[in-house]
Amino acid sequence: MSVFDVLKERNFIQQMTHEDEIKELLEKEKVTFYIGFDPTADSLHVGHFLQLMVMAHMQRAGHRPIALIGGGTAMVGDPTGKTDMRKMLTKEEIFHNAEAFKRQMSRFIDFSDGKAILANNADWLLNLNYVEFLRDIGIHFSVNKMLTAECFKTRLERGLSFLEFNYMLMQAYDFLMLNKEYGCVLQMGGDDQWSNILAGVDLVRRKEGKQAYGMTFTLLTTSEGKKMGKTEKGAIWLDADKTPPYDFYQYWRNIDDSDVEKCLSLLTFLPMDEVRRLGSLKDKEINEAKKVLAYEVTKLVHGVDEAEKAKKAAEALFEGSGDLSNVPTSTITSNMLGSNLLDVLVKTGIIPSKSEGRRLITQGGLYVNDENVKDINAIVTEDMFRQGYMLLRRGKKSYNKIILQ
RNA sequence: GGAGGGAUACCCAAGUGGCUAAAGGGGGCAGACUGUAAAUCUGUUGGCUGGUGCCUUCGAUGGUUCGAAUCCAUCUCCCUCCA
Repeated sequence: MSVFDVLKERNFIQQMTHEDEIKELLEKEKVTFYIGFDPTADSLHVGHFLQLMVMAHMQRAGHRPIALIGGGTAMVGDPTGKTDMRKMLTKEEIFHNAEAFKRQMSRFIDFSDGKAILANNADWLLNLNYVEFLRDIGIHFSVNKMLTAECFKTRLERGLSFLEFNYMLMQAYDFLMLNKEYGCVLQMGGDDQWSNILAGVDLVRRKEGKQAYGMTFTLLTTSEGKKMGKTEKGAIWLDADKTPPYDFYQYWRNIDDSDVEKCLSLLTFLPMDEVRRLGSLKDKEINEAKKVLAYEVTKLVHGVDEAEKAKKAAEALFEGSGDLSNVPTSTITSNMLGSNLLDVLVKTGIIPSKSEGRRLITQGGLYVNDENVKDINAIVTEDMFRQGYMLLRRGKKSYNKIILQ
């Protein structure tokens, strides 16, 4: 089974420039392809993870990925899918983010022995000469045509700066450079990148007279069409400091029933037979599938050890298996005994303010060692700590362990 | 460059001198129901305070007033039309 069929079966593929040629190419040759990542934050997130999965599938099949870090394009900012221009990042921020991206990517892609290439478009974009670029590249772009691109449509209503308008040219230029430098013939990306990818394919054809290809894959959205991987607290990050593995695991454990099969297919390497079996489970049974999903994705992103810990913690808290050693933990010192419980919780960052804590207690949502706290003025006492810790619960499923030191 | 319109809490949006910590909706949080799901229903949603109350907040700064999100001045940003 070729990687083309794998991607197809797992429902990655959304659009392609030349379906038959791409299929044949991927079956017969070792293809150098690229996916771009703009370093607009200091960690990759779940959306990027989907792209990394594609890269991994492709690499397993013997193709050569180029992970292109958009150190240059991030200076401009991709207007796609945004209703407003986002705040401009400084060179320093972008550089710092790019370094973080590099570190994280090497966990998913094997960059050894030239099996994959890590490039940064800052290397060629930052030193471009304006007039030369216009004459050389700009000549091939029709503004009329660009304006019809879906990615600019919404922005034409709200306002689009000339800066951002140029993003498409830069991304097209990237493809051209990678084609010349590494023989890269295929650009992949999220479906929102379709028009940018087409621009690159066109440019390679015009400048080099060579055929290039583009493919987009499914955006990771929930069944309600919202971007997946976002919570009220912000994005789900791949960085363990920004999203602890326990929280990461819980995110997937609590995914909608209707999204389970999709996620298993896109975000794990489980065989499709198994994916389909798990996805077809009904009612309570589907919780088994969610556990598998949470474990597998956490394993890929944070490693086996962290996945095991997150799983054990979940079992302890929700299934009473007793081993609480991996539950998210805060520490207090014994001089805090006798303090107001809410003060302690604010201090440890478990609740954001005392008002919110009071509200929580008033509404019956706070538990110490599974006992409902009814008194707003509850005091922290030593007998709350059994075997050195207290188990705190907010609402149904948010747990913290507090250790007395 | 000229004319006009706008900026309100996490988001959308009402409010044009005191009754406004600020309607309504969305989102969030909590409760009920459940399967750590969804849908539904109920409550809640600036901070401090046991409660009374106090403090900060309606783009920014300064002013008028007993009293300002609301009136005035200056500034910043956004939008529309004309050039």
